[in-house]
Amino acid sequence: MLKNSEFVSKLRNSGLRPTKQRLKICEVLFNRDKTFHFTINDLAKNISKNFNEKISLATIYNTVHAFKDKGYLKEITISSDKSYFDTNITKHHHFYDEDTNLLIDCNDNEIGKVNIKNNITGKKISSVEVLVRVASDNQNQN
Amino acid sequence: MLKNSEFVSKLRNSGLRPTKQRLKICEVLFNRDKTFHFTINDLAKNISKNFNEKISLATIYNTVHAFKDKGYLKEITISSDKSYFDTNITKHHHFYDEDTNLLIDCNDNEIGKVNIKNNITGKKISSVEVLVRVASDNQNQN
DNA sequence: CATTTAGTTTAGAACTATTATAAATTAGTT
DNA sequence: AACTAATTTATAATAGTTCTAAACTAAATG
Repeated sequence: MLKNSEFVSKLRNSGLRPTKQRLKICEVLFNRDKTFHFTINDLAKNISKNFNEKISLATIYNTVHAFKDKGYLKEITISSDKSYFDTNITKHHHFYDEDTNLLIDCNDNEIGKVNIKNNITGKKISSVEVLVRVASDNQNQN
Repeated sequence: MLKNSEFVSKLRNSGLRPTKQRLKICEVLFNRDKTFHFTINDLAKNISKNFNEKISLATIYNTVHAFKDKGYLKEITISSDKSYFDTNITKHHHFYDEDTNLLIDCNDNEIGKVNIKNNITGKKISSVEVLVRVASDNQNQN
């Protein structure tokens, strides 16, 4: 409720009408202390459980993609069967815990700067992303 | 044809029966000078176009996954709508050309070693992968 | 070498995530 | 208040992948 007017201008500034549904999604995604990771499914469940109103799946897809296109969300690809989104839009890398299927942000003191010595000729680098997969120490002890 | 016996022992050694279909897939994937990237769809088309016999899609999925599990292939996740596989199973990173949707291997002189200073407690690193997305220089000039 | 059995292949159904569609609704404008 | 264009919605459609159960085949056994 608090930051509602912020969300309204955020949406207006990027040419998106501040509809009831989009504001609700903003509230769920951005009215928090910490950033987090989610799948479309997570978000849909979250909304339908914690609020009376239902937002259609199509709208959730549309909105998440619109937010991604406007730079309010980052998409992270870990596995081909699901898309993860991140409300942390700063440049950063990830740990992926294969035991729990949980994504964890890396801070700069965890992964040093990636040194790209040679880029493809005529191309511009649009992003550099490191994914560190981790698993329980005693994984392969069978 | 040449390396057929190698494939037979490769398969036997990992507990997979050397069937006609698996040997054909081995031939297509591994009887080459250079490693390459492919999707299941690519592979299925390749087989049906270049050979008389057809291998069922289910078998292609089964075999590719078996090969992946045995460490003969690496899976690379770039986008959530498709799985890419790599016959280069050495540790290496990738460029992804967003204009052409093509994956390109990085050699060690293109990306320096990634320095992971802090790992998650109690976990072992199972892989470290860097994906450098690149796009045409004049991408955003509209 | 015939028989058995366990693994493999297959076509097609089923499933899951995502996108498209077209009608109903809503926001913002005139 | 009426109009226009954007948005939402339920549902259908699509694409990639996995499941299923019957048919087939490789290897093991007698």
